Amino acid sequence: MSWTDDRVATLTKMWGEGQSASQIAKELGGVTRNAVIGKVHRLGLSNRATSGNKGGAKPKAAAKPAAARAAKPTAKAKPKAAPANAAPKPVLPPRKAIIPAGQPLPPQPSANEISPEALATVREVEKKAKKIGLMELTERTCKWPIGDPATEEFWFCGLPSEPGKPYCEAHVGVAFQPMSARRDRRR
DNA sequence: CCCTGATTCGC
DNA sequence: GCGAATCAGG
Repeated sequence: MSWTDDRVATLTKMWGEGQSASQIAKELGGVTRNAVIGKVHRLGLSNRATSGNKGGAKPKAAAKPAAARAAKPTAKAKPKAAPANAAPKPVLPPRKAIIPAGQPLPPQPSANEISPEALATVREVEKKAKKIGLMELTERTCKWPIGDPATEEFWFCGLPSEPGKPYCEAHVGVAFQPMSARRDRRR
């Protein structure tokens, strides 16, 4: 894959929106997050919006040559990274949350369709939910939606998901109920 | 361990 | 110019 104008445009846009390098890489496909970061730097848009940067930017300490690492990483001499830049994320408010495609998400189950025990467990877990936004979802975060997408009261569980599953343990439990449980619940 | 970006340097 | 390897940190 090469950096076509198109892909660069996507990269620039997403980076500007505060998307992480890995997310951008996934979106683009065919590149790793390293590639994305490398490109970002080459494009010179590494520091995300240096806010309130008045007067003059000072060069800070000149970058250490760090030639010491030439041959062997024997010594751990590290030049200490960079011109720290506190990045104030733009972060767009999750107004109309949109559930990402990919794996089909089961609809928000009505409370009265879940067994009291499971419901209790879920409620408990949801207290500990990380309340992450759409942007924070990854392959390993529970994608269980909590709340009403039409309101501000909406977020995703965000707890560590079970390997290969879209949800955390508790939510997997209510999402994939055995047939028997379903029948028993019937009234 | 999961993730983040930053830097270096052989290609 | 590119990006894997590596580093530093949350």
